Amino acid sequence: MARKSGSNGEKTAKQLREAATVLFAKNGYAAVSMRQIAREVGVQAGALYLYTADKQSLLFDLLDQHMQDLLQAWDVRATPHAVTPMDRLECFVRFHIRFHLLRTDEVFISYMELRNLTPENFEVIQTARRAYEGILHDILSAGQAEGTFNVSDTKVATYAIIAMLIGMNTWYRDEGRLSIDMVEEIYLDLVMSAAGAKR
Amino acid sequence: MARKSGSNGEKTAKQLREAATVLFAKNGYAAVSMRQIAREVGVQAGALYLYTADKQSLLFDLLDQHMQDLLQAWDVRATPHAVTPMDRLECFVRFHIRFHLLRTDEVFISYMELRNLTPENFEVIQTARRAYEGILHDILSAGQAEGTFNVSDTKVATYAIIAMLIGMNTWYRDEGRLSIDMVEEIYLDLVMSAAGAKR
DNA sequence: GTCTATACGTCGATAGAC
DNA sequence: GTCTATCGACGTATAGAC
Repeated sequence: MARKSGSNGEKTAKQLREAATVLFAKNGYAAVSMRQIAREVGVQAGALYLYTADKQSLLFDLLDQHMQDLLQAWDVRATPHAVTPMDRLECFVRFHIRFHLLRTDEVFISYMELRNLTPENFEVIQTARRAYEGILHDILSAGQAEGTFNVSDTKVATYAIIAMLIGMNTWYRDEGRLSIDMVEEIYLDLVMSAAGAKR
Repeated sequence: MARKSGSNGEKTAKQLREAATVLFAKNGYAAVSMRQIAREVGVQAGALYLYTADKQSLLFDLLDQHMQDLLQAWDVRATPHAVTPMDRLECFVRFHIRFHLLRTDEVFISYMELRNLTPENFEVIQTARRAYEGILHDILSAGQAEGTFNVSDTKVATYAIIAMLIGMNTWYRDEGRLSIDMVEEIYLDLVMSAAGAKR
């Protein structure tokens, strides 16, 4: 597909998403202006409206894309349903950590900016989030049923484990004391213990 | 101390803090205007500046008060240093849950609005937060040293357990399936397991 | 202590030139 | 595809009347 000479649209669209992601993560949706984003992209504010209907759509698209990426990546990565709950839990934890540590900004926005979505947009993201929680809840329930795990409430355990894993994003730094590999092992231990896994 | 007739200062000051807490928690600091807060309080926007130097001070005072309340409440509640790490951990978890479920708005703001603090104000809150994390870290370290607990990294375990506990605030509802007492027991199990407590 | 009025900046979003 | 210019609304904060 030939590109018009002087046209820069695809590149600008990508830059817009990236600049918005970084700025929203750093300063918060409400505190970031379209002019700020435009400055980062290197265009004037008006030009942004060629790529997004409005500021709200910009936020929603970022969150929606992130959740779709997450669920799709899991579908690809998930081990076949035949394996044990223990193996599935290990797979989930490792997947979660790898995926989330590579997208710190997106994860941050996805948890901080939910309240800045319109009710309709919020519902869409909420549904995706519940689907993700459902993955973990299914694993815990299966393990609980067969006696591999031991938690007093699978729903609460699901929330607790997700919160624990998401919390990693608030302190992990690439240049810090721990490598991703080490973090993965540490959290795997914590999650397995919390789930009461008989290993 | 006699109150001037027509004067309403103390009441307004209190209403200001309460309205700001609710609105900041619901819509976010950046998205809430002084006019909105004033409307909630029942005064004009200009009158708020009798009680706060500016919007930033208002946010900081709320967070600072919350952290001071938290640390002071722990000092009162904390069991004497002689007891076992296991007992201390149980005490900490029960304390955390009770304290945090009674102040959902303050907790929410304290975690969501850190980035809207000026660097100087941020440092103050960060120090208080680290002090709170330090309480848990001390308990875990002590238990780890004497073999009661079993975690692969006490620092990460501290972060993970705090995240898990804080996460409770995002889903707990008074009118929900679980009573505070039940939540307390469920999280106690989860934390003890995560810490690898030999019970 | 609270009001009204307002200074002054910035916001999101659009119109029309190039 | 991007620019400049602009609209109308709203933001924080202050001044001065009562």
